Amino acid sequence: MDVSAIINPLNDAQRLAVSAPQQAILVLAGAGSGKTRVLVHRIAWQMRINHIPPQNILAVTFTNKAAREMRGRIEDLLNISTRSMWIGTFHGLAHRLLRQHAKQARLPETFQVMDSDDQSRIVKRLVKTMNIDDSKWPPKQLQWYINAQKEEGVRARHISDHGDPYQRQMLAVYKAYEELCERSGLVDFAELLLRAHELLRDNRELLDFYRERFRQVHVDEFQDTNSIQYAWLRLLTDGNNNLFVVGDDDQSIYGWRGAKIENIFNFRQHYPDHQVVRLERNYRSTGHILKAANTLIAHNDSRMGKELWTEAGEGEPISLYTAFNEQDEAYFVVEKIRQWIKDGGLRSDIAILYRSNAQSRQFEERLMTTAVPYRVYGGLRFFDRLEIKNALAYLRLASNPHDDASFERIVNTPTRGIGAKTLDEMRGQARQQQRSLWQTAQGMLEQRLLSPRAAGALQGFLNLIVRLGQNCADMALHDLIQQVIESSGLLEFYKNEKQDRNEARVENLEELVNAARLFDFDSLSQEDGETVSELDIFLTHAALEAGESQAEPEQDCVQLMTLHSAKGLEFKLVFMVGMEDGLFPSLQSLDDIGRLQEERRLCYVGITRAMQQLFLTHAESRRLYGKDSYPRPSRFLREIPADTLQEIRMRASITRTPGMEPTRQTALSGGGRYRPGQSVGHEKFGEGVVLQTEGEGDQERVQINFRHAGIKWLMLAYAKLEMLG
DNA sequence: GGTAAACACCTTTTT
DNA sequence: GGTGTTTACC
Repeated sequence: MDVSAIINPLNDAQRLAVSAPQQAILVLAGAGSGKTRVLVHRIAWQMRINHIPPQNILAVTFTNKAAREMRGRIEDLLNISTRSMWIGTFHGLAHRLLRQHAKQARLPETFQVMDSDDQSRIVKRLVKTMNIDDSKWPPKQLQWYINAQKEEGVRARHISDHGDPYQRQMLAVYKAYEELCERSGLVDFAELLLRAHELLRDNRELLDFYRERFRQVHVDEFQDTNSIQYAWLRLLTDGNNNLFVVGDDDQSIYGWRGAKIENIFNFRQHYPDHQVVRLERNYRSTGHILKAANTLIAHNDSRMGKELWTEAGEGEPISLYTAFNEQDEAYFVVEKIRQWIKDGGLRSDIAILYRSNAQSRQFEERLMTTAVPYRVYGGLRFFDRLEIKNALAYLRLASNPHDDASFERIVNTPTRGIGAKTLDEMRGQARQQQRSLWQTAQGMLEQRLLSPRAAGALQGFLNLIVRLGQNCADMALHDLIQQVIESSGLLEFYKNEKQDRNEARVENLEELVNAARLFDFDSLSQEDGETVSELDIFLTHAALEAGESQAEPEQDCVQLMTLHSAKGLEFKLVFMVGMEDGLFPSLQSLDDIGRLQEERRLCYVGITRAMQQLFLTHAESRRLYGKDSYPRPSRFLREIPADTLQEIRMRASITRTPGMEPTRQTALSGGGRYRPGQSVGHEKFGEGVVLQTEGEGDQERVQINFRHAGIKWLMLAYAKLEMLG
């Protein structure tokens, strides 16, 4: 293969980035500008032109999906195997390093990765056993605190409480948490990154080895890196200038979970010889959509600066619909969807995007009643399901009995007579003696500290785990799992409980056996013939990649998801719904300029998902948390230029005050509609105040409290009402 | 030890 | 209003 195959499919800016000399490169890639393409072609360039062998290439992404896609595209482009290339998520690669150098990382060989659910259980338990007032120190907050510290690279021993009792308590929990994880051989997500950083930092030889090895480092979605991830990258590339990062400061929407948009700015100081390449040509959207996005995002300050353009032409204007309430909003959206389908469009080209998951409901209902197939993204993924986590906990305990998180989870699941009292006793002792629950349980049995009934139950449980542990080595994994769900009583338990959701649980457990049978160990095993068992590989996979949320995604259906999960995707027809202050931007962001700017970036992400048509909708009244609210239209709507927008009139006759043309401004501020509190006049009943409204179109009715005539319901279409005040 | 009533809460989410 | 969690009671 020659250079042309790598270079020809690229535009000038992309070419500049791909063929840039060996130095630190920052590619500012706008939405839809061919970001992944540049990354893939850069790697191809390095291999073909600079003759860098695959094992010297590192590529880091944030999601497993992105990593898979990149691997696939490199293989397609170069027609080679990428097995020896390190392509993965920050967490996945960190995990790989830690497995290979467990000893130097001061980790047990059999350490297991725990997810945030396990983590929160541990923190909750610590709060209990340490007798901490959970109203002052909510476990959630403690968990957040621990993760935030780790993401900044800070260990408990580095922190001083400055005599502040609140700090001191948080610190005490952090310390106790660290000790417990150490003792249980458990590593949380943030710990993976922190350990991997410390591993390289504290082992000069290892660091030199990997610096030598990763002659080219590539990073996707650089704007989403947090402090420890960036520190790790710097460690690997310091002095080598072999860092190629791609990102978009305007699409940084994960600040709330530690992503540091500053990294993109700091990059320029840290790598003085760097080169910046901007990808501004957009291949996705029409001119109107891009103009809206550009104008909106220009309201943010401290940007790197970037303006998307296209040769695709202006296209359809963006449509703005003011709905009466949330049902009307759903009704409108689904009508437009049906029209699209009737015109021969694909359902899978349509996305409904919302700020928060709770908003999906009314759209689901409407889609359901009109029999339009849809798929909601988000929610529980396969390995996150309760029954799956329970089954996995048995396996984890069998692999490592000191895993306290798993012990807690299943010691009495299904119930086998080991109650809260016995457990409290065990927790207290375990903490006192700095031993695992497993050891404590054994000790208590030996010393006959328990009632005969509890002792019998506990002994039975321990025996079960030991038996499973013995089978780990010489049983095929799927047989082992089959044995687990049977002999633990889990399968029996879910089969007997006659609830509809349990049927699915039984199915999921069977699916777990199947997943183990089909699991491809070869693709995930360590390159240097590590001693990691199949079981441990499978368990890590379950923690690091929780799997899809729904089984059969490849159907032609409408896509429903949050704006966050829409990042990186594109759809011909996009609805951004609930464009109201307090919803989007969210209530919590309204009074904080930094958060508001992140919301604006989120809006930018949403707009730029649309290829052909974009609908923005907001409702004048919305039931929120059981109460009626009358939100103002989102401030973002005012930041979109009017000449890209087209207002869609409401379906039925709306009584408007004579002479008041419904301009964009009045529609945006909700003028023209009757809402509670509005003073009205009626030729027969006189003056009154609107109490509530219901129905839509010519069915719309208004309840009015007339000063003299009392409370009456009036049909808007017939009653000649006049707005006052 | 299991169930039901009371209660608080209420973005966004990947690893 | 709906959900997940704690508490009270059988």
